Amino acid sequence: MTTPPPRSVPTMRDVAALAGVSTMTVSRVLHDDPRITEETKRRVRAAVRKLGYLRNDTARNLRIGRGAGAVGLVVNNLANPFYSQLALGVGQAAEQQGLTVMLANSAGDDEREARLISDLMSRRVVGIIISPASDEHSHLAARALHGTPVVLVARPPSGIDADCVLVDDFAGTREACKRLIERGHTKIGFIGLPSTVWTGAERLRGFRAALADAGIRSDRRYIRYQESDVAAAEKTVRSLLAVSDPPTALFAANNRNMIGALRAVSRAGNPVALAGFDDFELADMLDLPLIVVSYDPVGLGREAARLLLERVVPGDADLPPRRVTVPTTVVEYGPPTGRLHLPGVATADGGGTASRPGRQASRRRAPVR
Amino acid sequence: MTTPPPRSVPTMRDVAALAGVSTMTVSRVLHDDPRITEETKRRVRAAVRKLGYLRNDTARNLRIGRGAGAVGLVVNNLANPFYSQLALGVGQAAEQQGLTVMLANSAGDDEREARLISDLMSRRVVGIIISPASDEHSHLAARALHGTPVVLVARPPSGIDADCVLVDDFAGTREACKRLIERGHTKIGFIGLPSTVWTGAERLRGFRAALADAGIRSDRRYIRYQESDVAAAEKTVRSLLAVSDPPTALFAANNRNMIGALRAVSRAGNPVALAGFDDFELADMLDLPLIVVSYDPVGLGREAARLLLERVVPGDADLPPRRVTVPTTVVEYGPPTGRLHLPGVATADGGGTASRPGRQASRRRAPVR
DNA sequence: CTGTTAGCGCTTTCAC
DNA sequence: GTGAAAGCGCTAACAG
Repeated sequence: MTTPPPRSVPTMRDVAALAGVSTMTVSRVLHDDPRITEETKRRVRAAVRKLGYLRNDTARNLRIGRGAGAVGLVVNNLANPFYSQLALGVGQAAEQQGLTVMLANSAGDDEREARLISDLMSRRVVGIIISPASDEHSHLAARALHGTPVVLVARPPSGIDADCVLVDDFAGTREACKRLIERGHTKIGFIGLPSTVWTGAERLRGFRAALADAGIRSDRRYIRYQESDVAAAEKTVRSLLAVSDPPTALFAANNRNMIGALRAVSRAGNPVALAGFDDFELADMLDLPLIVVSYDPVGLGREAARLLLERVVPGDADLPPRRVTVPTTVVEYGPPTGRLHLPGVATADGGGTASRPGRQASRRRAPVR
Repeated sequence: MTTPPPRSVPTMRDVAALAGVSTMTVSRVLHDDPRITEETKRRVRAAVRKLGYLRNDTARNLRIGRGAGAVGLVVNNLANPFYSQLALGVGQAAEQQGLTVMLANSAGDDEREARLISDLMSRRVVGIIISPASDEHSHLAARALHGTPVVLVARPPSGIDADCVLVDDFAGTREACKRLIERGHTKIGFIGLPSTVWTGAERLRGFRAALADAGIRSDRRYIRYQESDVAAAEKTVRSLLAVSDPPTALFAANNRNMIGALRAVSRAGNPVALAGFDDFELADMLDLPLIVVSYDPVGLGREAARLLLERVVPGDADLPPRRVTVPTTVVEYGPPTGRLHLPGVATADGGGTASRPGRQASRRRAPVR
């Protein structure tokens, strides 16, 4: 009502002065030190309330050597729901330890990533969770980071020691491709990730394994590597479908590629069956047969944070590097009423359709996001 | 090769000692002070490199009074793509000023929000960007925040002075609903947001305006208020469609409600036309007629950051509160080939279909995300 | 029970 | 050109 708008934040000294005590007493009251008189506590608390005092955690953390009391999170592409889900999980776990999340988007650029890491280090984050843009991890070595713990997400460390949380890329892809093959496909295209990305390599390996399992020879012409970007993926898929004797089915190595493939296939009016890594919202509403490799990105984030925090919170520092792999499930979506607008081989090949038990059952799984 | 793994981050003193100078000289070299000899600079820089020294910005910021050198971003629901896009925009703008983003998810909970704000204040962020969970904004008053600037996203300040960036909720909704009416609908349901949210109120107002413009009396039974959550929205829509004489069209007040409505409508096999706020990925692939109110969430985030940074960076502190409204576009999606699997009134009502010029043209707008 | 001193890592100010 | 002293806001350690 009467107090003028404050231009600067009050400090402990202001509180101490108002309460007529020393800053140390204020500090003790804030920590609820039992040795302080109730009467003193009351006076101090009144002063705190009056001034709207809030402890300066920046100063506090400096003093107690906790750095910024934040964990750094570096993601490739925040526009990809996978990463926002991941951030959600990391945030949940960090909050429980009273840590904030400093979020940075590398946009998949190696140099940018290095700059961001260095920035986070300057800010003295207690640890870093990162989905590295490439397999060049030397800037993440304990040496480079002065022992600040790092957890890699979705890629194993290459040439360095670090914890990581992985998705079972290989098994998931293999199983999904197996299902395509069971539906009668032998000519399957693969819209992969850049070959430098481990995830991409693993998913390609799973794809090849599925083909090999079925005795199908893989065809080079059907394999494309692709930055993860919807528009680019669409273009790539269009060109892939334009080869002579084109594939009858496609496996998209991630989220973004899958959406691009969807657009390309739908636009072409081509009866191509689709499978891909990463479940996505509305997959069940697309009214076309679809196989996705699903997992829980929020859980992945929580898990990453857990690994990190185990090294930060008590003192359990030098544990050996750990590797956690989260499982995947293959989910098959299909048209609600069996009408196939983009008839996949499910109808074209006859036969196999009846013997797919999981299909209707799994059509409407609880969406992860 | 030989150096043992460092357990603690080197300080300026370590560098000074190694270079045989004072910390002051190190500091000057880092700032590239012209008065320092080239020779000294060389020695210091060598020491910096050797130790892998990185300035402690926490300490630096404390000294120079820049708080944490971070902007706080509080969102309602990071799982909603709108907010991750927003975060992307904020991050882009913040980075240009050498600031990081501290991200926090309020989950739409007022109390949580208050705690998060207080936490960010403790960490001395230079400013806060927030999409408040409700219209209770007293905890965001300049008084409560000791003058730390705040920018509200998607809601105008209520009872406080603050900058805000808004979406043109009213005009967008009105136009979208107008299109539904032009397609022959008179019984239109509204899946709104909780009435305490300004956005919700505005969109409802737009809805009512569109009805009034067309001389349609609005029917209470058709209006629902709804926390923004896909599963809950689906349930709500189901119950809405179960009333006697149910609506033939629905307007969903946001992203989440729209997805829920999609599921409910599709499951019911009901020929209900859909419109809603927020464009979303795959809207054009759903193979059903759809009207969405579209805008650019990344731009919204950039704009919010711009407003905030104008108060932070130079000293342009006490500007008057500003209000920026970003425009919306109405986009109509429809089945690529005109096959309607969930025939909306577009076919059911005959008539209006031919006179919809923008339709094919706008079907495949550049997706915002 | 409460206060004083010192110092976290840096920079500002004033000396030399 | 470089250094010494003081202090940003807080707390650990020792007094009393």
